Amino acid sequence: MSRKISESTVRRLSLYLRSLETLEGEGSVTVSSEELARRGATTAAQVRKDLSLFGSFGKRGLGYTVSELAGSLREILGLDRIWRVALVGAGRIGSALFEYEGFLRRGFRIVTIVDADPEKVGTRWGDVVIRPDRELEEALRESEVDIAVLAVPGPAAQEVAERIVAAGVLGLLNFAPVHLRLPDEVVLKDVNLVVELEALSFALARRSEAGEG
Amino acid sequence: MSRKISESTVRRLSLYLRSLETLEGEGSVTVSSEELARRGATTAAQVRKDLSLFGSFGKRGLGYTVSELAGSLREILGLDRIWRVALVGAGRIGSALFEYEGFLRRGFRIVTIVDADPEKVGTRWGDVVIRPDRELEEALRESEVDIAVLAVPGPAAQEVAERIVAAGVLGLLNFAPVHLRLPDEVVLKDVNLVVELEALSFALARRSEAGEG
DNA sequence: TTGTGTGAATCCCTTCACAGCG
DNA sequence: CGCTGTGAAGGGATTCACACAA
Repeated sequence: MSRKISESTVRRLSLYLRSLETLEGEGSVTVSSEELARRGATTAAQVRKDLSLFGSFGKRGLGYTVSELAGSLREILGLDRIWRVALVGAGRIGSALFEYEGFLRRGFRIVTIVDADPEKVGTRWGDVVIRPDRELEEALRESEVDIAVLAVPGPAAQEVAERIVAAGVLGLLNFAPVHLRLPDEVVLKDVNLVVELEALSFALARRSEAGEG
Repeated sequence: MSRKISESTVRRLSLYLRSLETLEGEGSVTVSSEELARRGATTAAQVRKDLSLFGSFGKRGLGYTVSELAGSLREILGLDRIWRVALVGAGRIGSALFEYEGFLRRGFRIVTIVDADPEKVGTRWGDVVIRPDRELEEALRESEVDIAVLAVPGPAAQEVAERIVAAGVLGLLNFAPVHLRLPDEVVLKDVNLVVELEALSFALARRSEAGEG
């Protein structure tokens, strides 16, 4: 049952869902793999292959029913539930996430915020009170956190991550620009802006080189 | 000369550079592919293969000289120059980037900020004055911008991106959770937090399923 | 002896092509 | 007839394994 699903497939599923949400807004009832491919920057065959890993969702000759496929994708992606999220580090990135309305709408609810800065501790974001770093483990357990968003300075990241894992949280979204070494059972995703910028720099540098030559 | 370099290779090069910077801080003089692999969550063979695409940087039996390899990687990644960056959208994400010191240190200098909010226009971030949306094209050209960071709301993103490209900027880092359709000559990188979170959700949902089964 | 650089082998992902259902 | 679902083919990327240089 539990086939191995590649990272890239999952990313595409997420993009398909985004397209389907747009299509719902536009009032479309059905959609073809062709159309989904166009909107997701991939190919029709890829769309069908990705979906076929999880079942048969379409009607031959017709395409996919937008609302049904969206529902199936939400279920596949585990979005048919509320994920309880902790913000570890209440800096700019944390606040950007906190204010992002799409966050809650997609089932991610911020239930705990922790920060090391005494100035911030005790202040409220919405109805969540910021707690001090030393209460991290307690806060994670009390709030039954599923996912921790790690937005602390690079040098502190490894240590804080280990404490989070030790407190029983198995999902981490890491914004610190360092490679975390954690047990295999932990699900870790990195958002590394420096890597993206450097990839951009590489591509642009090559481009101008080629342009000159 | 201009071989095709895969996206994943470039991402790894960026991570190697990060490891090398750490090693420099720790005072290491040489490093093996083995050690770089450990720090970058990959294999020694992969490290050597990646580097071999660009030349021979190591000494057999010894490894790589940390400072030399770091220098070579910076050159390969196009980091041996200053990239002039525009912030389009001065919201939370923009301010997070602006305050991130690693940004400038790695050669990305924010030279222009544009926002549609009249309240923000005219205020200063550092020594950059925020300019109104209608002056976008002018600002990009005057400041000779290489890279635009697009941090505007999803619905506005496509239109603003097209204006940026029309103004001659060929590098875009997009934070809006939409798929932008732009000419092929544009280098576009997406940072999509929703995709990362959903990938996390997927992995966690599967994990608990498997755990129960 | 150690650890790089690299062809060869392997593995995995994407694309092709078409049978088959609506 | 149109479009999905899928085995087979193809193409890339990763890993293996070892010749060779220091």
